[in-house]
Amino acid sequence: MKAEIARSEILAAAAGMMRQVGYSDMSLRDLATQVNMKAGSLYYHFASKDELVTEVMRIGVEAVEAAVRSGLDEHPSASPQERIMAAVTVHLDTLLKRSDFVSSHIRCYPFVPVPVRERLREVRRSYDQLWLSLIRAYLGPEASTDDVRYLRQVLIGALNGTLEWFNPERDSVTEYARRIETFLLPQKPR
Amino acid sequence: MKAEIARSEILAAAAGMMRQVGYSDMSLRDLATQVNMKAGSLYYHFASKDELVTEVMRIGVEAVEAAVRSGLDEHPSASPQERIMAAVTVHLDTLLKRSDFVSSHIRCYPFVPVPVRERLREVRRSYDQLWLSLIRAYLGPEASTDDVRYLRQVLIGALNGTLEWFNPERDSVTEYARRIETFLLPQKPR
DNA sequence: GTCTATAGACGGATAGAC
DNA sequence: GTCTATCCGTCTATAGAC
Repeated sequence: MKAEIARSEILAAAAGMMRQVGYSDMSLRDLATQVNMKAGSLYYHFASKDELVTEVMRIGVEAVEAAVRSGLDEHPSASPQERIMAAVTVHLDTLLKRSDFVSSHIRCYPFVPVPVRERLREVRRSYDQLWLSLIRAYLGPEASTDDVRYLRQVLIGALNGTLEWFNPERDSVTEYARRIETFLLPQKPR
Repeated sequence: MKAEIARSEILAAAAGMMRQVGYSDMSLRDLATQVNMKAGSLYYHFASKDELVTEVMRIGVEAVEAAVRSGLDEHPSASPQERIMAAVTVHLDTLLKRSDFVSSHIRCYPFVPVPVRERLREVRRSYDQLWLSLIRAYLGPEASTDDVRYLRQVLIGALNGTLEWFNPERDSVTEYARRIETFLLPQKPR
C-alpha cells in the first residue's frame, strides 16, 4: 500500500523534472530529495533509471490517448471536423495544463536511450492510429495516404510545438484551437 | 590559420553530436575523439563547453535566417503567399538536409543552460521578426496581433516538427511544403 | 521501505611539458 | 596547437544495517 503511494509520488516528481531539465539531467539524487528520500531508496520501487523513465513516458501517452478517447465519446454524433477539433482541444489541454507526463514524453523522447524508445513504440503507435483515423474520416475516402500522413504531421507539429511557447497565463487553449480550425480546417476537405 | 580550420571542424562535429544525443550527453571527450584530439585541446579553441555550444547554436539560427533571406531576394516580385512558401521551403531544406547546426539548435534549445539561452535571444528574435513580417504581409493589415502570432506558431510547429519524423529517403521537402500550402494557405487570407 | 556508505565510471576543467 | 596527467565533482547502482 505505502509502496504504491511512494511509487506514484516518485513518478509524478520524475515527470516534472524530466519536462524541465530533460532525461540526462534528471539525477536520481535530486529526484529522491524532492520526494524526501535518498537516492538508493528509489531502487526499491524501480529496477533502474531507465525503467522509471519508461514508466513516466508510458503513462504520458496513455494519459493523452485516454483523455482524447473519452472526449470523443462525449459527442458521439459529431462531424469529422468536430471530432478533430475535440481531439485538438483535449490534447492541448492535457499537454499544457494537466500532465507533466505528457510534456516530459514529448520533450524527452528524442534523447532517451534506444531501448526506452523501443519499449514505447507500441503505445505511441496506438495513439498515432487514433489520429490517422480521425484525419481519414475528415479528408474522406478519396484522400491519398500522403494527404493523411502529412496533415497529421502538420497538426501534431502545431500541437506539440506549443510546449516551446505557450504561456497558460497569457494564452488560451480554446483560442489557439479555434485558430487551428480557421487556418487548417476551413470547412470542408479540399 | 590552422586554428581556424580546427575550430570549424570542432564546431561541425559538435553540431552533429548535439543533434543526435543532446546537450548533456555530448561529452568533450567524445567530441575530441571525433576530431582526432584530446579533450584538453578543445580548451585552446573554446573557453568552456557552454561557449562552444552557444557558438554552434548561434551559427544555426544565422544560417537559416541567411538562407531564407537570400531565397526571398531571388523572387523580389513574389506575392505574400509565394514569399511564405519560399521561406517554408528554404527553412525545411536547410533544417533537414543541410545543417546539423540548425537541427541541433532546435532540438537542444529547451534543455540548454539559461545563460546560453540568454545569449541566443537576440539572434532568435531576429529570425522571429522575419517570419512575423512575412505573415503580417500575408494576412493583411486588418489581421489582429493574435492572428499573426498564432499562425506563426502553427507554421513553425509544422516546420520544426519534421525533425521528429521526416526521412529524407522517403519524404520530399517540396511535397511536404506543397501540403502545407494546401492545408494552411488555401489561397487568400480569411 | 528507507537508510548509510561506497563502488566504479565518467563528466568538465586546468597545469605544464612539448 | 596539442598532449599528458590529474583534480574534483557527480552520476547510477549496489550491499547491508535498521
